[in-house]
Amino acid sequence: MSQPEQVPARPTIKSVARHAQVSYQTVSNALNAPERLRPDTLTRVLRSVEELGYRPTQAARNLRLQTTRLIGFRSTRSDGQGVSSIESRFLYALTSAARDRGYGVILFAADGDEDEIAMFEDLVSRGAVDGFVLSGSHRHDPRTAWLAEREVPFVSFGRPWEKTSFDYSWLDVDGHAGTVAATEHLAANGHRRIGFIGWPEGSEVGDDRYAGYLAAAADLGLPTRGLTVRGLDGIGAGTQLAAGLLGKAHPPTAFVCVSDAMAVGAMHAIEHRGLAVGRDVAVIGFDDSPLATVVQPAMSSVRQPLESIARRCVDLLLDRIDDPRSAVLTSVVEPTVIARGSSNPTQPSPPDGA
Amino acid sequence: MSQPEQVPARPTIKSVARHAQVSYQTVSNALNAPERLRPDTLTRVLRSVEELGYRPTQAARNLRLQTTRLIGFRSTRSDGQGVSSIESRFLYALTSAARDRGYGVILFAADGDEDEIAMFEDLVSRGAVDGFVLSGSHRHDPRTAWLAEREVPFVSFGRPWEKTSFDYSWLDVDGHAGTVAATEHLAANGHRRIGFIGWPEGSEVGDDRYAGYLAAAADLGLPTRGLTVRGLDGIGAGTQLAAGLLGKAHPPTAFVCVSDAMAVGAMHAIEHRGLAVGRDVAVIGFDDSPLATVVQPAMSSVRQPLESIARRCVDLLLDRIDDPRSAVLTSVVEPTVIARGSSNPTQPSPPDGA
DNA sequence: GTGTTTCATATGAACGTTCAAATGGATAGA
DNA sequence: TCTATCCATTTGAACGTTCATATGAAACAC
Repeated sequence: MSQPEQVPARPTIKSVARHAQVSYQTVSNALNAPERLRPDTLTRVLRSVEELGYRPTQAARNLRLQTTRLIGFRSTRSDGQGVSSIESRFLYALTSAARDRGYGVILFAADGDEDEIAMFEDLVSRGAVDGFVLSGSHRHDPRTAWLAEREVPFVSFGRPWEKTSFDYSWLDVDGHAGTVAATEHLAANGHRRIGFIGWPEGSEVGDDRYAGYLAAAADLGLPTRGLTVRGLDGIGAGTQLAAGLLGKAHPPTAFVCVSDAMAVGAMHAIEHRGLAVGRDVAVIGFDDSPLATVVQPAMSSVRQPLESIARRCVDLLLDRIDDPRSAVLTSVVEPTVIARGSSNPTQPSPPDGA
Repeated sequence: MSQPEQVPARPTIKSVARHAQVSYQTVSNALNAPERLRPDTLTRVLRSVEELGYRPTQAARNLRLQTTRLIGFRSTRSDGQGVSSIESRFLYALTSAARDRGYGVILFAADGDEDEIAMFEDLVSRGAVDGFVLSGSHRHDPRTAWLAEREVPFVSFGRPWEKTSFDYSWLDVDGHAGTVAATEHLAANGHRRIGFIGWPEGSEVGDDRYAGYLAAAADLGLPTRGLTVRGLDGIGAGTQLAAGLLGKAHPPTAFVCVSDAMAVGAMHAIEHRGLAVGRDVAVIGFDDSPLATVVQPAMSSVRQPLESIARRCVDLLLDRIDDPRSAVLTSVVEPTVIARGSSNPTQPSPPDGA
């Protein structure tokens, strides 16, 4: 009654061979070593490939080549924690970059380090991935040791925060340079009293960004005494911390903030005092999350070049996959200031006044 | 000089067989059809499996079984658009759900529909995935037709917004029911004049949510005239729209908002008038994005049950993969109100007053 | 015209599985 | 004791590739 085959079966290398009147190994050569074929047979085979829409079956290549062309990456439960959204952007960039090199990204869900290692174990033992891109490095991170010990290729987006007995490739954003650039940006717009709203001491990333602010201020001869406050991340916290500074005798005229959420909070505090964000008091956030463009005026922020980081992560990882003895490379890339209304003295003018 | 092999090669079914003194096919049987083995050989084989840490190589299974146990999902460039972050949560849930059924999620980057279809083409022709989970359905969506035509298994998270000549399985969140619940929640807390802050007419999702508000208000006998405003998404827009309503002669005492960004904006407007969010004017957002918990007071929101949606997406997709003739199922799931400070008359009390 | 080289193409084998079918030893029935 | 039945295990084959090697025809030198 019903047709047995509506959709034609996917062509194999043999059906192409039959179509082109050659042996199937010749088709393989046409694709993998075209210089071996006589030009006329090459075009004939290639036309058959085209005509039948043939693409080598992934599973068969994988088996033969002992590779998967797949990169593992952890999907985090970002449940309510922060408005990072950095992950989403990085993931897109990573996937694009991998694809450009002929690789795919396979995602796995993991809750903590142990959970993630269990996933490593699973994927590696099944030979389901060629390597991993790690993110969210932190102190006492057991993941790198586990992978290094088993000689599983990996690259970390996020520097090691402590000495390890082994080396591995990593990339990171220079948070220090980011707050330096942010502070310089505000100073270039004429601000002398620049405040800092940060996270409590103890977080690797937060301390790094704080240090950058301090260094830039010292370099520029700007005061920092009584101009820095720190607290847990959040819009509400940012409002309170900024309000505290604004209520002082000599309030800052600009804020460098450790995160976009803090910066949005600072913007509220400024508006709450009847001041205009950008004109009266400048604000700059960090991460350039979607938050930055959803507020009014749009918020300046320090943007991590996730696209190029992702690309370099893939490059480094593939180097290691191709040759496990390849050199270990590490690099710190500088984020850039994205200037928007929240740090412009006047809305329409460009942000490069002296 | 250097050791030839630091890490032992991954065990294959044959090395297990040698270790357990059986043929390698018996090892396969032990794993896939244990009832065929005599109990003592079964335990012996299983112990060898355990001891060597053997796991069947994915590529070999894939080739033999003509399957990949991989689900394709598009990674979107959420660049600066909105604070959705829904995607991130869904992705985690999808990955978990897939894994529980023995599947992995492979990500691909695509910018628009055509780009995504090109990725379908690529992945399908290489036999790299067993099926797809779609998201972000919209009017004139060419993706479903493409997949349906080629009989590629797929499920859509997001209903079809127009009639199609073919059927497919989909799941969606009932935005209508969400705003109904939000409105009822506010009414239950004693509010009679409930405003609505929405998106401009024309967006499928926005109109659906607006209709829910209207229906609930009508049902409860509440006024809506002069209480609804609409504008493009954003915190700033929310502030302006809410300020407009609050400035009226008979302002609303509560806001149902089409998104969390709008709701955060409304909270600002309320505070700006010197009123207390929650006590004086209640606010409820939609999506329960990270934004909701990053503000002060924490914001009530309508939460999409992404975890169960992801699970059901996987279930439906695997049904179709297992049997392409399996029934087409569609279902609309109801989101739930997450009550927090922004809609509580008094901070510490539970949100169930009359 | 025979022997050697060269190049294009074909043959054989392997990657690690799973499934269908064959084998062989034990048990039961005559 | 011989054949039939059963069950545990083994044998054979296949999934679709790619790589190493063998073949054979044409081209060249002698």
